[in-house]
Amino acid sequence: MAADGRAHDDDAVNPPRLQDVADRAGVSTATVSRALSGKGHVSSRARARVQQAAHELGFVVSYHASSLASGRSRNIGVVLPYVDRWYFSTVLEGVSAALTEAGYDLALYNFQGDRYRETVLTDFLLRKRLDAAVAVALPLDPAETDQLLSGGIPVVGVGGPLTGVPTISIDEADVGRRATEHLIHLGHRRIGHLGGEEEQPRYFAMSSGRRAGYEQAMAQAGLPVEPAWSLIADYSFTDAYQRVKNLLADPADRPTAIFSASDEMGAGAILAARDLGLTVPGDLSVIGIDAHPLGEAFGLTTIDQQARQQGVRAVGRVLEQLAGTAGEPTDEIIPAHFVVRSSTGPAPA
Amino acid sequence: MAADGRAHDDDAVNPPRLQDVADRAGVSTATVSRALSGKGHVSSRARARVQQAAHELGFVVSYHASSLASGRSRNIGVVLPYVDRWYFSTVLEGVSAALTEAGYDLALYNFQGDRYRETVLTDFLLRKRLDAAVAVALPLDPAETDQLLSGGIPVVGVGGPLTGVPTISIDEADVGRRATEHLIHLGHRRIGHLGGEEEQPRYFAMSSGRRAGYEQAMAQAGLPVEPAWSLIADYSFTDAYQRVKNLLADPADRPTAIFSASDEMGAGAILAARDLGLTVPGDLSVIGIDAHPLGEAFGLTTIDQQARQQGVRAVGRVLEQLAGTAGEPTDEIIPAHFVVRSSTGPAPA
DNA sequence: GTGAAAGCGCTAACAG
DNA sequence: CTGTTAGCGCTTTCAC
Repeated sequence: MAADGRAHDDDAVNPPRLQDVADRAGVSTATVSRALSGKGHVSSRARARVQQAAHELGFVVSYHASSLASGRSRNIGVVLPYVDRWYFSTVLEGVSAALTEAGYDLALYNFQGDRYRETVLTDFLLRKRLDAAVAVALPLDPAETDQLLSGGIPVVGVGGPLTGVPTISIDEADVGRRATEHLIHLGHRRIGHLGGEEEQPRYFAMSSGRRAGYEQAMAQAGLPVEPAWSLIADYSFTDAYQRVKNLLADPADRPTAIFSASDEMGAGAILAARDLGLTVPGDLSVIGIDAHPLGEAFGLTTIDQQARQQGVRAVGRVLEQLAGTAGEPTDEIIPAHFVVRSSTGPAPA
Repeated sequence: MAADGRAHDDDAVNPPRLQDVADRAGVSTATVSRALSGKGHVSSRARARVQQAAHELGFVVSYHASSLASGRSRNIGVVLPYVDRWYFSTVLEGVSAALTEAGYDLALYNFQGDRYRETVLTDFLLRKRLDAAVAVALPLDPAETDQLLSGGIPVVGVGGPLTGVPTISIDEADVGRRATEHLIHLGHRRIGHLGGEEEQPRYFAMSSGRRAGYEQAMAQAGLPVEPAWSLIADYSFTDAYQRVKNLLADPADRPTAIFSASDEMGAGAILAARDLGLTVPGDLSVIGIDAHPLGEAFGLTTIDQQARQQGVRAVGRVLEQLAGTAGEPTDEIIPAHFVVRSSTGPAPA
C-alpha cells in the first residue's frame, strides 16, 4: 500500500467533512468555517493550518449543508423563453461569464416558448434554492411577476418590459428612430420595415418599440408608412428571406430601403434582394439591429445592441442587490452604437 | 383584516415548513414527507389530509434541506465550451427540455472557450450539488476526465470524444463519407472541403472525423484530395465566406463542389460563390452538415445531425444511470439523415 | 401505516 | 481570536 500513487488509505469512501479538517488542523469546526469563508477573524497561523489541512484532504464545502445553514446558496437563476436564438444565447453567455467570475452557480430555466412557462414559474423557481434571478425578455403578466417575486429574492430583467422589476435594456424606440433616420438622411423616402412576430407579443414586445421609433422618424420626416411595406416575420433569416422576396417581386411598387428589427432578418432581406437580381445598396438599402456575427459577411449596416453586455450588467445589478449596495431600483439603458457597413447607401435616383 | 384578499394573517414572514404541514394535517413530519414524496406507504386518508394542508399553506419543500438529508438534489450539471454557438445552444435546448420534463434542475457550466475551463472543473463541478453531469463536445484530457469523474456522479458525453464516459454522437466519419459520396455520385471529381479550426482541437475534434470520412470517400473513388481545396475556418459563416471567396477567385483552378463540415460554413460558401457571379449548383455544389435553420433560405443540402435529439438522449442516459436501470455504458450513435435541397446538382460539363 | 428521533454538514450566535 | 452549541428543514431507520 506504500507503492500506491495515491495519498492515504482512508481517502476512498466518504468525502471529507468540515470536522475532518478541524481534527487535522487541531481547531474547531467554527474556526475552519471562518478560515475558509474569510468571514470573521482568524489568526493567520490558524488560517494557514486550516488551509493546509483542507488542501491535503481535498476538502470542498457541501453546498447543501452550507446553504441550509446560511440561507444563501451562491446560485442564481436565469429564466428565458429560448436558449437557441441569438439574442437569448448571447445574453446567456454574458450572464454566465459574469456569474462564473463572481463565483456563483447558474441555474437555467427555459420556458421553451410557452411549453414550460407554467411549470417553471410554479414548480421550479420556488424551491428556494436561488439567491436571485435574472429574467430575459420575459413580458410576464402581473400575476406571473408576483409569482416570480414571491420567492422574496431580487429579480432583474433584461431586454424586456417587466414592470415592478429593475430592467436592463436598450432604448428600443430610440434605436428604431436612429436606424430609420440613417436611411432618411441617405435620401430614402420609400422605407419599409421588417418587424417581429406580433403573435408572440409576450416575448417580442421589444419589436413594437423599434417599430414605434420607425414610425416616429417617418412621421417627423413627413414620410408615409406604407402598410404593405411593414412586414412581420418570426425573427428568423429564412422567414424574412421569403417575405422580403415577395415584397420586392413587384418592380413597380417597392421600397428602396428596409429597416429590419434584427440582423438575422436583415441578412435574409439582403439575400432576397440579390436573388431577385437587385443590388445592395444600389437598389435596396438594409439596416438591422443586433451586431449579429452573420451580418459581417453580408456587409449589413447595423446598430450594436450589446446583447452580451446586457447580460453582464444584469448580473452586476443582481450582485449589488445581494450585497445590499444597490441604489434605486431603476431601469438601465445600455448604449447602442452604429456599425456602418456596405448595405446602406444613397437612395437610387 | 377580513377584507384582505389574501388568506391568513400569519402567512407573511417565514415560508411554511414540513412541521407546519404536519401540524395542520394532524400527522407527523415523517408522514408528510412520505405522502409528499410518494415513497413509503401512507394511508390514502392521511395522504389526502397532507396534500390538502400543504396546498393551503403553499408549501414547497426546501431543496437544500431535502438534498442534505437525502444526498440527492434533482439537479444535473451541463458542461460546455460555448453557449452562443448553434450546435451547443441546440444541444442545450434539448437537454433543458428533457430535464424540465423529468423534473430536474439544470446547472449550467460554461467554459467560454478555455477561459473558465480550469475554474469550472475544480471550483464549481465538485461542490457536490449535482446528481449527474452532461458534458457537451468536451475532449478533456485524462486528468480532466478524472477530475470530472471524481465527484462520483454519472457523466454522459455528447458529440465529442470523452474516453471513459458513455457518449452520444453521430458517426462523424460516416457522415463525412456519405456527404462526399453524394457529390461524387453527382459526377463531381473536383471536390473541396471546408473544415473546422484545427487550432482548437480540444473542442473540434469532431471536424477531424468528418474530414476523415471525406478523404476516405475520395480515396475510394480514386479522386485526389487537393490540399489547396482543404480549407480551415472557425465554424463561422463569415470566416467561411471569406476563405471560400478566395478559393473560388481563380477560375482556372477551383473545385466544382465543396463538402462543408457545418451548415453555417456551407451557407457562407454559397454566398461567396454568388458574390463571384457563380451559380449554385450550376457552377458549384455545396453540402453541409447540421440542418441549421439558416440553410433553408440558401437551399443548402445537408445531413441532419439531430443536435437537439443528442441532448435529449444524453439526459435519457443520465436518468437511466440515476435510476439504476442503465445497461452497459456503451456509446450511442444518433442516426443522421440527408436533407436534399437545391445547393447540390450534377457537376458542370 | 405511523411516529420518534437521529442525523445530513455547515453556519452563526454566544460566551470566553 | 476561538470553541461550544444550537439549529437550518428534511429524510430515514427503527420501533410500535
